[in-house]
Amino acid sequence: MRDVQDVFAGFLEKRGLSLTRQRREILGVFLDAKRHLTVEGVYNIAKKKVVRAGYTTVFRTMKLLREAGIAKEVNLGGKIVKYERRYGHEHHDHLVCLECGSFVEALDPEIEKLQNKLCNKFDFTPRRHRMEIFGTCRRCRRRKHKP
Amino acid sequence: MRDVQDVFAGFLEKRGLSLTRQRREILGVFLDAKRHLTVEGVYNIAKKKVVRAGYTTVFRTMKLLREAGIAKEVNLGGKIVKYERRYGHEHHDHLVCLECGSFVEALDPEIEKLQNKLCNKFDFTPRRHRMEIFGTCRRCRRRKHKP
DNA sequence: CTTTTTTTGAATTTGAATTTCAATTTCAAT
DNA sequence: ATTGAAATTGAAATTCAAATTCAAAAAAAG
Ligand SMILES: [Mn+2]
Ligand SMILES: [Mn+2]
Ligand SMILES: [Zn+2]
Ligand SMILES: [Zn+2]
Repeated sequence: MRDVQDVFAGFLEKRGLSLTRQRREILGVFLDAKRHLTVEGVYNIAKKKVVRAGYTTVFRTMKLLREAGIAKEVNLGGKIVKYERRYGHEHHDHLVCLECGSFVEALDPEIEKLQNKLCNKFDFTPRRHRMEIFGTCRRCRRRKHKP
Repeated sequence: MRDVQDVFAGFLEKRGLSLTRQRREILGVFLDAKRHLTVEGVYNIAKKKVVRAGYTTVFRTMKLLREAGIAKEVNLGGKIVKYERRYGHEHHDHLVCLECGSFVEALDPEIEKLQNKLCNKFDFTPRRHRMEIFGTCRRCRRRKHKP
């Protein structure tokens, strides 16, 4: 995606930072990956690239991507931080399988509406939210019932 | 609350563990505290008590309380784990203020219903969920507009 | 080219969570 | 009361991802 690179370049410029080769490649790795990635995960892919990047640089770049609105921290259960795309990937919630760790991304406009209504009731101004449902996915349920 | 003590005693018995003075006092500290507490927070209160308890014992007891269904881990933003009462404190979601860190506990039965509906759509069996809305509380909004 | 500033990444530090293990306590059997 | 096995405790050690440090390398400015 061309314009994500542009967004990052713009962000860096505004901050007086430069778009180095490492930063460009780390963004590339992150965008190419489909699933949610840990810093370590990004690092493992990045170190095989033409321009290798150290763990620290990946760590710092993920932070920049977060600040630029390109990446988003997610925390599906465990304590390790994962990142997912944010730019060009609308807000959504997660249904996380407790058996296999897989997850589905879902969005229910009705729920989102009611969330705002709930905030009104408490005179609360919402900025962002997080909703995760933990349970058993279809495949795991089947695996249990007819093995 | 008498019956929480009983629940804990029952749980410990089932596990072949005994209700020691430390465990009883740690539970007492936890129940007396209104707000969500970290292990460190429980420890700080506990160490002033008649029967002092070490950090490790508090840590392990909080784990037992969790397994007994008396305590529940919550994670409102930051990375440190907090515990809140679970027994006699029905499921609820949180509206967390990003300015002052305060929060409101709320429950919307409509949302809960739609969550189940959403799960049906994905053939997903829900077990538990977590929903947190981050934003600005009434007081903080006022503080900003007319200081 | 020379100087200044930024960036990088190996190494170190941090901090909460968790484990280890020797000392202590509990408790049932002599 | 005495013994001893089993459970409990808690100070200390360990773990491990997150965050920081700092000297070398690279880039930008002059
Ligand atoms: Mn996602
Ligand atoms: Mn709560
Ligand atoms: Zn599954
Ligand atoms: Zn507030």
